[in-house]
Amino acid sequence: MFFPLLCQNNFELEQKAIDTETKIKEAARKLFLQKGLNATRVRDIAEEAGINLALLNYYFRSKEKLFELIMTENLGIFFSEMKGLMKTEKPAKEKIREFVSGYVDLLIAQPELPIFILGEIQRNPSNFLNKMGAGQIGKEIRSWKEFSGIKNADGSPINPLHILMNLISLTVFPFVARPMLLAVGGLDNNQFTIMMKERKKLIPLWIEQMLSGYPIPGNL
Amino acid sequence: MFFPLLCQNNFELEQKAIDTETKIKEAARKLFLQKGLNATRVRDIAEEAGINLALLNYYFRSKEKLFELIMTENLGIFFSEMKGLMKTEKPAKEKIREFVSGYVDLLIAQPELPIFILGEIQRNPSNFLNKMGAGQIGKEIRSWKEFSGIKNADGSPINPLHILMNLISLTVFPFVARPMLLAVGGLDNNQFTIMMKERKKLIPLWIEQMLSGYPIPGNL
DNA sequence: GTCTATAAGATGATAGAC
DNA sequence: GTCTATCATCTTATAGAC
Repeated sequence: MFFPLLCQNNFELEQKAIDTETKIKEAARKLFLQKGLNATRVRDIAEEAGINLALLNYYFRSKEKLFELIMTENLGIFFSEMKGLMKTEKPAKEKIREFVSGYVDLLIAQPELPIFILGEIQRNPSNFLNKMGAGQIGKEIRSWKEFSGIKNADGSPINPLHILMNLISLTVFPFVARPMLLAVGGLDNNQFTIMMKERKKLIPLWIEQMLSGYPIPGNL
Repeated sequence: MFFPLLCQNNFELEQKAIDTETKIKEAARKLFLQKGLNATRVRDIAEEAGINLALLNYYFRSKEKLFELIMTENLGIFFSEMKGLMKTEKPAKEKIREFVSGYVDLLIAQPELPIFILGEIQRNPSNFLNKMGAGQIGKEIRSWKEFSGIKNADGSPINPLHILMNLISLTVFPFVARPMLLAVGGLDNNQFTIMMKERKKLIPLWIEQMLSGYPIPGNL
């Protein structure tokens, strides 16, 4: 008899709780990505979320805990594409295409992500190693042997890690340098996005051309 | 009669002043590069420099002024290579070779520089625009017309800015992602440095290959 | 020029009322 | 769950002695 009311009450409370918690997390994510851990004030997060300062500690214990949470989530987002790719059994050419396409879409939506991640790894490498099991990723990546045995243009053997570096560099760096490229390249946001979408087709082409005319392994 | 004594006194004082000022600047540069503006405490700088906290304000008025100074210097270092290159009249092939070689040497010596610069530009783009005259650099870079008119592998025309992006990406990104690559690639510092030196030869080769078989402009 | 001591303000966190 | 008020600490900057 009283249950319906109680249930509704609990439901309402819980809904509110979830909303507030989410609001705080989203506000924190936005500000942390933009300004980093130390430049972000808990007061700014509270204001951005439209809630009271004290609620931040109520839900997340401390600024550091909140940051750790968001950092872990962002690391997951940033590396999920890479990890997913390693596990599949597609031909190299297809893997490259999907890698580039996936990251370009991700980074168009979240252009601030890579520099945040990379900066944080630089500041605190051990934290990254622990959180990500970088060793595990490394093993998977290095087991990506399609490129082993390839040769350079002058016939000398080439470390396959170079090709992997090239793939990531060509895909991710324009976003890391986006504000610089906008200024230096004289582009606006739309033009930049268009160029990045162009690169979905271009980068696989370039990678192939880097290796063209020489013994190409697998089905590349 | 009294001048010699006075002079010596002044000289000694001035020598000390220069030394202390330099010590502070170098300590600040190290810490700012490593941890950024907000995570660096003036106390840490003073300790790192082996001087008293109050001297920092004596010489540089404030932490912000000191940071601005160092930021400007670092921006100059980071872009000098690029600017110098634009002004010379060498053939494109030679320009590319020098660009890569110059940056690899610079970044081996100062691996933390690019992420510091790029992070700071992201946090504060307008500041960068003012300090660097990015418009001016942009004009010079876009006037680098060797690549205009080039075509992509399928015959379609290609924005020459893509090639410039590729050149910078392939050269600079491995340093931006260095801590990640060390972990994921299973490399130590020495191996990483060796690979970067290899890239001095490889990147110009790759760029050339990207464009090979198609109408190559100028003397590339 | 260099130091000690301290002011002035910002910041993260919490107690306690509702 | 949410708010106001407040604490404890840290941080930058400066005054004033040497």
